[in-house]
Amino acid sequence: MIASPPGPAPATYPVPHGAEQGGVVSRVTLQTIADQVGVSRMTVSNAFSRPDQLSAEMRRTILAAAADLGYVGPDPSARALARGTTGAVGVLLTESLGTAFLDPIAAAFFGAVAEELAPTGLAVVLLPSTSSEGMIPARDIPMDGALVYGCAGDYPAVDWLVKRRLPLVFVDGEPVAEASSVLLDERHGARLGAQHLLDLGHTRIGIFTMNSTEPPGWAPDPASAGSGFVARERQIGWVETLRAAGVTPVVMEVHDNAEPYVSEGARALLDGPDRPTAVLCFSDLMAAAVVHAAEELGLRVPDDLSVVGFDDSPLARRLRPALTTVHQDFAAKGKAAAAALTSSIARFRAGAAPEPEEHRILVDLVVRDSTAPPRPA
Amino acid sequence: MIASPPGPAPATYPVPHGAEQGGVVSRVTLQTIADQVGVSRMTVSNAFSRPDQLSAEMRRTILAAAADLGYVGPDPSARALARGTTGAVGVLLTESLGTAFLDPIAAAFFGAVAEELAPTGLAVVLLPSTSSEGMIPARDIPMDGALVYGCAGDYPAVDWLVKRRLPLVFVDGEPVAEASSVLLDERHGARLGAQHLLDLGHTRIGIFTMNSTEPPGWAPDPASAGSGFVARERQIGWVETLRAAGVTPVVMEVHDNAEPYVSEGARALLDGPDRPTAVLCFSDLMAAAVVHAAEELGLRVPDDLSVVGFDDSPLARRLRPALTTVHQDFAAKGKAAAAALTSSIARFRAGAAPEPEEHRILVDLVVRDSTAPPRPA
DNA sequence: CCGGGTTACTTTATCGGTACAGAAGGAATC
DNA sequence: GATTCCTTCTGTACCGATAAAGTAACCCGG
Repeated sequence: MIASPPGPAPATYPVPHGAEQGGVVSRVTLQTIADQVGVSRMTVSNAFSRPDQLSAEMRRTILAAAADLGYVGPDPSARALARGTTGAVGVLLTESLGTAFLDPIAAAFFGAVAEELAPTGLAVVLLPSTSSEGMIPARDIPMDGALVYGCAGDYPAVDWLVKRRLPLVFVDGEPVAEASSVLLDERHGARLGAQHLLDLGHTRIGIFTMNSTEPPGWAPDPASAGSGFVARERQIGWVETLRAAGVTPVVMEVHDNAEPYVSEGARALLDGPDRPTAVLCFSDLMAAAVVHAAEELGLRVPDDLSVVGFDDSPLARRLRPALTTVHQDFAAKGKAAAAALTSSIARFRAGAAPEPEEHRILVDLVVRDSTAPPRPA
Repeated sequence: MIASPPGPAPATYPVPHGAEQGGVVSRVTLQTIADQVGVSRMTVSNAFSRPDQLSAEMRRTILAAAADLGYVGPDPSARALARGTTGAVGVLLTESLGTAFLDPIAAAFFGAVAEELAPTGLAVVLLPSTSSEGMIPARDIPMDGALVYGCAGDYPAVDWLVKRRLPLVFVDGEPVAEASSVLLDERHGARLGAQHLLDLGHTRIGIFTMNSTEPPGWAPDPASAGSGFVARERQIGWVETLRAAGVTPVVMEVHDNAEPYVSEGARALLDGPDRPTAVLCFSDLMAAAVVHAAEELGLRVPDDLSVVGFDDSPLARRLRPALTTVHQDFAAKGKAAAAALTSSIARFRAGAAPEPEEHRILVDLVVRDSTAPPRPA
């Protein structure tokens, strides 16, 4: 043990202000301030949270003392417990988060939601669907409600949210009972794309879609291809429309919407014996891959091959040739989701019964330069 | 009032289970379960949070009773208060959230962080920098630490985070003292781009960058153009390198990195009397705008105009011609940020002094098809 | 049959707030 | 001059958990 140097006791370090006591920094709470000012703890609480409950002068005194002590504001966790609200809502994404944000659609939607929610004072928590070391975010993170984006209802994380009886809104996925939903008119969009190709005169049509449950490759049965709510809906729209015209499409499925996976599928789709003259794609990303593959095979788009995307992501306009695609309005989707959620939360707080709303976002076809009549054989 | 039907009392609605009491659903807590099973509340808590503290059999009994009562798990807010940790970390973005996620760089980074953090059991909260109706997320949201992305240090939200003495990590922005930081080697990247153009023989070089504080247009002084930490760093790298070769660039500034703003600037840059033969751009998005503007003016890239981007976003490879750009590794950036934050939080919990780390992410030049020697005049 | 080490629970003391029902004092009302 | 009404604080009672220390029973070797 080293003896203290002689002389006066060494000054305590200038930790924030006050609050240090014999070396141990005891935390500053409402009580600390109350003691210092000589009022009750409740009055200090009111100074921060309900200014109308005390005189302006007292409030100033308290706030000054608080600032002096380095007090920032009521502890968020404690407040959440006492008030029963947290000021945050969750967003659950099915996919791995890393890849979800590579998808401009998901990212834009997410941004739109956050933006729309900001003025209401709600922050957005991104919920990993993977649980780890005993922590299950969907079960363990404090929140006032949640958005479920593109998830199958049977997902375990969704289950936790439901069990917690949180106000929920389902976006781009099959909603569970009692919860609001925001959906695109997927089938209609798909129909528009298919009809466009039929109108141009195509009869050998390929579909390039997503199926994470089957091995990638040709789908044996066009009618039942695609996995997940969205892929299935679009598939129905496509097949329905094509069948009505007597056209049976060939269907190529890949596991994932993202780059490493789609290139191979795109090439396989175009490299077959009876190459389609037009392709309907699940997404713009996949359409881009098809265009790319076509280029590599020496095919010209749209002369040798027409390509239709889905989503109208920023990419679609930038691609050469600019992509014909089904346009969806992310901002509107985000806005609708945010609104549905806040109203759902408001009802919940008021103790009212949930009143599921169902928003359907309109889509339309944007014809650009990637589609044309088939070349006469 | 409608009289109840005769006969036995109507069955209570099958609300979760138990818990209803004269119409009022009193919430199920640890105590409810404890009473039901006949053990202390603490034992129930342990059944959920510390399984090694009780017998397997008792645990099963308790969990069964809990499930029966519709109890999901310890209340997150209460747990956060008692434990002093919340299981969430904030991410603060300067820009409006809606536009931030239109930027693939920011989105990819965000995704990488969330992904990297997921295994540690931490969820990510997106903090709007705008405060509203008395709610200031940076001050009022429960969290264990935060990432500050691309923000100037003088931002009010940053101030709150600092005042709260949360473990912080600054990414792509000027760090404050005592906090870790993750930065790109911006200057080096800029130098590589500039040197590449010089090596190709360009001497009339334009810079197309971002400045949100000055009105858009030509910057009077190349040396001091650009606003924000990143833009400034890149500017320094560019100007330094060009000056060493005796080249003085012309500099066009726009307010924002995103689409509606950049097109006009790009056109102005190429429409001047003494058009540059090559342009260094602040981002790939801006480079895409320049390529676009060139096309519209009937200029061919790279024959009539060389264009260098920055970031190597997914867009760069997809653009035609594929973009020469400075590559940064988002995944690595996200990983580094996540790691710095978790270690910072760990130190904080251990009561240790903060130990600022500084990570520098390497960048390199990817030469693709958008750059070539200038055409002989 | 006793001390030492487990195992399985229980007790006590917070964590840091907020809601709501008073209470005290002065002003306004009749 | 008593009644009522504000305004401005205070007291009490939670919110729903966890940490750490305490206690009782049990097991085991000596």
